[in-house]
Amino acid sequence: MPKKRVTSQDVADLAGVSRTTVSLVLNDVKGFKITEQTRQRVRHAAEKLGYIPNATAQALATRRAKAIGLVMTRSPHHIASDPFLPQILSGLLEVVKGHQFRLLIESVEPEHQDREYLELVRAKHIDGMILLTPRIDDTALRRLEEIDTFTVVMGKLADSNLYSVDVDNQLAARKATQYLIDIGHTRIACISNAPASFSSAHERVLGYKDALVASGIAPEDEMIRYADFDPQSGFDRMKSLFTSGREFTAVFVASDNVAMGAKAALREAGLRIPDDISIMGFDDIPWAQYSDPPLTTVRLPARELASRACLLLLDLMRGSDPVDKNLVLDTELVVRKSCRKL
Amino acid sequence: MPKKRVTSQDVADLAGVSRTTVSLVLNDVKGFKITEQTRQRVRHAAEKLGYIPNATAQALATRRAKAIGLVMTRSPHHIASDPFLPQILSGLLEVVKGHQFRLLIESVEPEHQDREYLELVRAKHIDGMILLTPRIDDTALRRLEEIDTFTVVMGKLADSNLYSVDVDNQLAARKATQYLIDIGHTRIACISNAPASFSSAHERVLGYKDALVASGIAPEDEMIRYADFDPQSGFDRMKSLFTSGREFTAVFVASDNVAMGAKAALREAGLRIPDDISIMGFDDIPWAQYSDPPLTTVRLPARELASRACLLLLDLMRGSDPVDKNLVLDTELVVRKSCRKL
DNA sequence: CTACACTATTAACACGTGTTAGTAACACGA
DNA sequence: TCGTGTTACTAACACGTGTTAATAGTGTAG
Repeated sequence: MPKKRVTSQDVADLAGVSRTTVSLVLNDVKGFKITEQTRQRVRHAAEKLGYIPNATAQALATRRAKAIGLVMTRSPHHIASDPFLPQILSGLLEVVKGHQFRLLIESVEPEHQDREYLELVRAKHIDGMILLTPRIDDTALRRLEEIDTFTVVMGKLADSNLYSVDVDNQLAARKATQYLIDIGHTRIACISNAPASFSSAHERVLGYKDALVASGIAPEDEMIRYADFDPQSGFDRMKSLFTSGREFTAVFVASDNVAMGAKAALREAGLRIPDDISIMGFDDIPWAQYSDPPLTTVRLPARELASRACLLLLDLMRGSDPVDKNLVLDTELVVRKSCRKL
Repeated sequence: MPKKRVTSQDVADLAGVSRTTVSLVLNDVKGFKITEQTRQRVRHAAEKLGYIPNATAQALATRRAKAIGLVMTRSPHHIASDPFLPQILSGLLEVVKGHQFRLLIESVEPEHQDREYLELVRAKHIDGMILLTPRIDDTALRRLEEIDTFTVVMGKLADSNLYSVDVDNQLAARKATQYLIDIGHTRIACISNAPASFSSAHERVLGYKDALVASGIAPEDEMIRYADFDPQSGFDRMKSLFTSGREFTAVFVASDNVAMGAKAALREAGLRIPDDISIMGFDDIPWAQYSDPPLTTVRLPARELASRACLLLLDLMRGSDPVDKNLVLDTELVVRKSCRKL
């Protein structure tokens, strides 16, 4: 019942040549003279037997797995509610498939980071890795720089010389906040996307403050909250803003996902968007435009971010030395209906 | 600079034993008597050298990759907008990690299915696979039954004897529709989640019809539309329902994601939810409860579906023969605010 | 002293491929 | 005849592990 495994030896036997020749022909190795006739024979034999090379053996022999890993340093809960994952995966898959690579997904628990990074790489199941939204304080990450492994970070890591692909979070947040100011708002609250230890959260708040300061408005820490990725935390932080006693006519929520929860809190408080309060999002997740009202937000090119990271990684592994270690993609303000002119 | 690779031979040398002994000790192979003393020596040596076995070589020797594949037969576009992917991944990762397996993501283009399935399996990069929402007419899938590979389908495949994990889509849709009837609706439209060739879409429409018939209401094909997974298609189908000239007081949308678009269309038409039209969703994606109004829907246990599929697959590979080939998980009606009592 | 069992360990092979060094076969000019 | 290339291959090793059959070493009964 279990079909006999077809090896290159079988192909060689059928074609009446050596196993070496089979390898040379099928891999189209240059620098070897092989008759067109025998080439045909080998290809025919391979076709007839339905020969599919054993990828594991190839990996062992060539010392490259032809696979890259997407490594996430998050809890299962956060993975489950990450609205970007599908886009990122889509971007990665497309590139990876085009280059005949495989994609491995790995999540490392914050506790075991030290060991897990090493195992992943040294076990040689992957040739390189793409690191997703690492924490600023990720010490284990530092060690990666000492390891001879190709790594591209999605999201920037301060003081690191790893390759990275990211948007300019600070500038994007600044532009978003500036827009609110431009249409007349001066009392603007802020809910960031994640705890301040995450670089993206930190930078977005900085951009928010930049815009305020540039217009002569003094930022107040009491009007800033740090959410925790998911809608529920947005709901909670918004209520927390209410109870702070501060007045505001607009709120910049540095994550559409978090904004979903924030909006629910506004609704619960009987406030209307944008009539009573304007809300500015960040990310432009697929549901933002179908929200009620359609959410004004900053488009984060998630898919392209992923595919560019992947291309960069492949370049790196191919031996080339890309000029810009830190690739920065553009964001775009997407004006919809959730912000009102004052 | 590139650190010398540490092999089991190095460990053996340092410990003063043979490579075989190293393997026996580190893998804790039973049936061999080895002094506790040498065990210690080997473990110490391994620790000191930071020995991490080469997974590829292990895979080749043991003939199992210790990896499973998540295989999706979808276009990149549909992957990017799939709201379940994060939950599924989360469920899979949790189980996979617990069993020291790796997770490989693969998407196969509908055109090349025949060959790709085979390559995936025969190349032996994975020991088994989980198939996501296959199409009813997927002929290549049929061949999998002939191959000696462990496969678990998420979503049911008619007339197949592959193992599967799914919910009872028909029953769930019936209960959802029944709820609408129970609160007084009789003119109920339906927008399914996907083209009819997808089993889940087909079954959900059947359930919808079941409920109508059971209450003496004649289903009309003019009140049924088939969407295409994403919000945009929901938007389009809802407008299509308007132009059909049929009147309805409620609509059952067999996908929350599609419902997002449908709601936008209702809004554009100046209809209020649930005052003018009640809307029932399906899936309970994370954003459903933060929608305005919070969406009444049917909870699909996506994460559990994934983890159960994974557990089933692991059982299968371990050689056990599970009693129920087709596991069916329960759904639950989640009543929120998008449906009004007539 | 011999035969035998038992213990702790290892030599040797297998897994399926890529790749380098080498070799027969043949032609060709001197 | 001999040396020199050239062509078209192939034998043999490497990759790093798991696993089986065998082997020294040691006590024990006959």
